[in-house]
Amino acid sequence: MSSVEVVAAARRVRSRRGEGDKLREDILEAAEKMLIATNDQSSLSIRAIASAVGVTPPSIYLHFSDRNELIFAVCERQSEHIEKAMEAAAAGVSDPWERLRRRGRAYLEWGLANPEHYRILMMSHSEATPDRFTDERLAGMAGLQAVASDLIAGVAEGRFAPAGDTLRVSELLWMVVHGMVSLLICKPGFPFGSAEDVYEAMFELLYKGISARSDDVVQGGGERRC
Amino acid sequence: MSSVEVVAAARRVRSRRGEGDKLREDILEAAEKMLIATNDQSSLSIRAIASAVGVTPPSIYLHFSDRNELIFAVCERQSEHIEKAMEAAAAGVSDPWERLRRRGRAYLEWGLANPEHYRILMMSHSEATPDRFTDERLAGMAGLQAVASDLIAGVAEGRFAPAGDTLRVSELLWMVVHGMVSLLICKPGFPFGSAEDVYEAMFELLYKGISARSDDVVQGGGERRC
DNA sequence: TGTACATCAGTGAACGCGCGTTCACTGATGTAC
DNA sequence: TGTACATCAGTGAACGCGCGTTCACTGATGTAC
Repeated sequence: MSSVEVVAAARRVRSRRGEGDKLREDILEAAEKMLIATNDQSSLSIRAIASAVGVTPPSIYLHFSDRNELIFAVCERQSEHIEKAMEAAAAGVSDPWERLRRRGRAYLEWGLANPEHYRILMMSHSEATPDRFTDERLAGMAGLQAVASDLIAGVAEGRFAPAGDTLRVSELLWMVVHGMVSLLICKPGFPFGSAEDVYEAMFELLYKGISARSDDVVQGGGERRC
Repeated sequence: MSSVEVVAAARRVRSRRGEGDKLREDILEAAEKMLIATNDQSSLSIRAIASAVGVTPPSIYLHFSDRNELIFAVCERQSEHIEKAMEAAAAGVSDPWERLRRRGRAYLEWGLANPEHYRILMMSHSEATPDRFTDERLAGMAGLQAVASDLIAGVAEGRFAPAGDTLRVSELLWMVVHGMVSLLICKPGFPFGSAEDVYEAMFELLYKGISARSDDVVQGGGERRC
């Protein structure tokens, strides 16, 4: 599928006694690089990873119970980055809408920068995801709680008038941003325009959707009320 | 991955002379059923399909150049259904918002009813999609033109005030609905609530987003204007 | 009406491949006495 | 200080598997003469 070559490393020097866990790190790092280089998780075979690390296939099993565990461990690492990136993006900003915008942007940028990780975490068959990827975990990655509290803050300031429970609304926002990221990843040739433009247009739409009162917009007739 | 058993058919009776194309149909139909039953495209091997049809593997190649062609042919068939379903949903309805709503609902329902088709068409690696799946094709599946003309109609009636080009906005709406469908498919265990509820809430959000004027909602301060 | 023949709709057997995983092993190294 | 030994961090070789795909073939059937 991918034509990217991943070169075999020279034989790795054996870790010193007591430092066996170094291999685990090396494996994760090599797999991480391969995932980004090939953009295709099917190229991440046990053999290919072992070869990239400079080690034989069975040694992988010293640290991971099977291939699936390994692949999700790679993504797990990255998934911590997104949570931190979103927090960093919102840090120091008090305006709730701006906080939401920045978090959304961080999510988008992370997804586009790590498309194959994003695929594995968000688009793979659910049976494949290990048990430790709980709903809470997923909610954390999507930043649902943080978004919900910004929504609450915005409501308190009288700026937002979301219909329904704020946690529900933050799930909707997740879906929206996920829709952007995933179509941009999966249909890279489609003329959507730049991610930047799409993002701006989407957030303008969302802003109106979140802040307009229902009675601002009811039944037609081109005339403005008031 | 999937534990669904697909039983081997009895040996198929050979088509009569001149009716070789019947096999093509039988293959597509069997593959279609398997895709729905197993919900996993990896279970669609040439051998498994041949066995389900009651024929030997090489006969598949009488009608399809390779596995990928076959799989996309299966999805291609279904993809025509979604376009028709969306048209049917909007037929006879004149209110542009209601038309949009119904089309969105048809898209959602089709995606949830055919999750693996949806995956293949919308979430697979773009290199895997055959050339004949053009951008126009994709736009047709998403109903972009139809959505855009409803948007235009709504603007003419003074009910919608979308920011920017209507075709761009219809792309945004596609992304939004795609986000719903794909997360519901890929995270079936996540407590989003019913697809029905999610859909209603999302469309309420969208309605406000599309119909509110930008100056309805500007800068904070809890007070309503007017 | 009879027969040779081309064609059509497949079959049977095999190819080579890369994969995940297992199992018995090895050799360096730290530690206890 | 010397040495036996347990342990650690791996290795080497092989397992069996299912896969996509190819190739030479077969046997029924329609058609031309």
